[in-house]
Amino acid sequence: MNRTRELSGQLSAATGDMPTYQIRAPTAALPQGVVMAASPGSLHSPQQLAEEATRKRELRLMKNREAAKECRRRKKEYVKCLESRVAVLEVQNKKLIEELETLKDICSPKTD
DNA sequence: TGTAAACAGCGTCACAAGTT
DNA sequence: AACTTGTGACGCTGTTTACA
Repeated sequence: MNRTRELSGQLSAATGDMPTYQIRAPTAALPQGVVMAASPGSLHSPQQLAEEATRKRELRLMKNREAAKECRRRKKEYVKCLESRVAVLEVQNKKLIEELETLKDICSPKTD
């Protein structure tokens, strides 16, 4: 995959082009004039919207943290599994080679 | 014993694919 | 179309190892 990732996600925090879940600053620190994504109907004040966005972001980060842990756990397990399969196949291969050598010995015509 | 290099684990971001 | 999930990539930090 070709990912042209910015040096760091954090760097773009001030550019205003981030999805809501990436808003970095807590509510109180939001720069003046920053408006959350299209307000859904005017049910909430800007303050409430900011709090909601922060809450969503934190939830998302928490879930993703757990997802990443689980993903790594599964990957490790998978690699372990592959490694033990390799070990089994190596033993099997060794045995087959030995068996082949034995059979060759038996079948080959003897000189003297 | 200090230290640089290698390694492992973690949190986060970006993105594709799947779901609602 | 918006939301969710899984995962590769990146950067950071702490630990281990080899070496002067």
